[in-house]
Amino acid sequence: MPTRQRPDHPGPATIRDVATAAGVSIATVSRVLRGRDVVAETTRDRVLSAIEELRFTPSRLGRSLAERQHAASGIVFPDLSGPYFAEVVLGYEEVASELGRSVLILSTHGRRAAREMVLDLAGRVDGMVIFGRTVSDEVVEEVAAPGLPVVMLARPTIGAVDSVNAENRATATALTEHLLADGRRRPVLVGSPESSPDVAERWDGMAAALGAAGIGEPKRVPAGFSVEEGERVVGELAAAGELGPDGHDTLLCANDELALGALSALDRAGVDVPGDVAVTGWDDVMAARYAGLTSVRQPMRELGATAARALDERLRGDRSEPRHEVLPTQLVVRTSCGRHEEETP
Amino acid sequence: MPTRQRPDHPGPATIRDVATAAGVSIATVSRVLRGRDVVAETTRDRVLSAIEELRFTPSRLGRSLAERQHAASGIVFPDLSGPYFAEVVLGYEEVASELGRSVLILSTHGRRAAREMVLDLAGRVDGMVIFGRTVSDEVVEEVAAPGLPVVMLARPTIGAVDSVNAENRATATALTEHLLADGRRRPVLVGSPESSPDVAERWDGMAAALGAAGIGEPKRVPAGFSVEEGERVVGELAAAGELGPDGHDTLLCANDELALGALSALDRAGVDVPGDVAVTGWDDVMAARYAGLTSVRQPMRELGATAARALDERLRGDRSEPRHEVLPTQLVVRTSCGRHEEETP
DNA sequence: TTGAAAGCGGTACCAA
DNA sequence: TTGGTACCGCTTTCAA
Repeated sequence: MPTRQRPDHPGPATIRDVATAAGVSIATVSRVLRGRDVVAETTRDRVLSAIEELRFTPSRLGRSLAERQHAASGIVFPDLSGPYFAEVVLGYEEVASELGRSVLILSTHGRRAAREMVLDLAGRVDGMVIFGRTVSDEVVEEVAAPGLPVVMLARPTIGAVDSVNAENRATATALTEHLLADGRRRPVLVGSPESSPDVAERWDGMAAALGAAGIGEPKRVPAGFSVEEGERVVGELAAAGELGPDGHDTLLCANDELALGALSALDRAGVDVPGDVAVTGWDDVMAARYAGLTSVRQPMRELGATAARALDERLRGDRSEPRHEVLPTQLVVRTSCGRHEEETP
Repeated sequence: MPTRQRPDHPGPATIRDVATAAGVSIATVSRVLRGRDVVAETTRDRVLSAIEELRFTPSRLGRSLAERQHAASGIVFPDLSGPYFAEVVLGYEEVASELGRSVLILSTHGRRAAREMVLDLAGRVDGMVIFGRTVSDEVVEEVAAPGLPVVMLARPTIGAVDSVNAENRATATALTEHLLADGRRRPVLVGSPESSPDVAERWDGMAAALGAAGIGEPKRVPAGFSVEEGERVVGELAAAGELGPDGHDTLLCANDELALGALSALDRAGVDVPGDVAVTGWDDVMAARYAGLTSVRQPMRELGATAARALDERLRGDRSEPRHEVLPTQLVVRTSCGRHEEETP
């Protein structure tokens, strides 16, 4: 077999180089590449060895442009920090890549350029998953308008797009009832419902239980989602003497990190947990277990995986009606809200 | 102004639709799009309003193909699970997106198709970061050979590619010396050095300290990186009566999750920590703090951010010599290895 | 079974 | 200042 020529142009070998080397047309090379059409055995072999010799890999760009599809999908979230987003993204990546799609991630970091970033992403994927607290409804519709399949995550749906959520209300009610049964009567809600649809639903569920128990509108303290935020706002509450025997006896935090920060602040302020104050979080991250924090377990990986499957169905046209999935969550009671059945770490 | 015609073809508007609508050539549209060349004010306005009216967004694919660049980069890791990878990826995404590049993530999940997946990724990006324990050296070279910039993360470099690592040896030695100073003499290394270059370096550093103290080759117990693995292998050690007063007195674990699992197993087996056995981890994940686990803090975000910057330098041709960065780590002593200065969570 | 050629949606060079 | 047009690398008719 004669030695193939190297391409006489810079950069990696192209389909034309292979065609020349194998003495066939690019159409034929494309055929053996795709494997769909029939190609004569001997021709195929010649092409194959030319491919091997030139170390040819078809250009994704060329292919995608011709096929009019990226074979990729994206996921947009506000921030990857904390176990919650990381786990959801992992669950998403795992399924998406199994389904043959590359995954692009985009964290908006609360930047104002979020719209532009999401629009740019839209030009690189066949569909995308968007977390609730990243961009406005208008942007979601702008993205979905040209027919790009979109799945909302942790966000009640918008228009006809799919959505995947974890159950919030009912479990929040159950959590609150548990605290009420324990004699807690003066709760504070720590977190900002307007910052996240999930949190808003949790607050609703909690408020429902409190209302049913004849407890009026509880105090609400706005806060971000970090340990530092928890330390800060609860530190301030403690300093103001609003916690303990003379004040509030329960801290219902919007997520675990906030609750963990609350725990630190309380410890520093000398407030006994759960004696003086009960603390609850949400998400059941790994640290919650070791901190003895009562929380609510979300199926984080499964949330991402479910979104990936929903998107896939749309992408392959298996389904045209919007679907709204709600995954179950589970109350996990630990020592931070009283001495109940303890769970060994 | 006359009403523009909608494109007479399916799908989003193209540059040709805009050209037709504005009554100019596609070259002119491209000019106003790029903003580089000079275009007459009036012409520009006409083009701009045509763009607006048709809701035209230039195709990334078309542009990338013509420009011969993706404006995207990728990061490959074995698994996103656990805070370590998540944080590194976040740090990477933050910087990469700031530098104007989209980011694709690829988790190999230890799948055997890792090579193909990485090669596919290579066709979608301008450069990529690869974690040490994902693909073989051959694959790395195969990817880098066509001139694709590659940065290795948590892996001594291969050939002329850049690398970014966290300091392992020295801190591992310091950690071990701390334990020795505390009277610990019968250590076990929990984890598999062959599974990760990081772990191999840690073991080296530990072995160095042990050797200097006249302690021979320590026992080694292979294990993965999960809490479950830690529970399993340490549970077996305990069941075999190899831990405590009659056996080993120190568990040097390859990462925090392993150590956390070890803690559970010891608790279950009734072995006192740190009384009978000291336990150390690595990474200093959030849970370590609450579990009172002695660990070593790695600058996870910074690891990813540094890799992103190194890749960027290569991508813009700012630098041609390989660079090898080693980021500092820090020993964090907590109660799991003795009652020293405690850190309040 | 194979080849020629027309796209896919842009960029950029060369003329006008 | 603008237009014509040759690519970029691949897929896919349509003919031969």
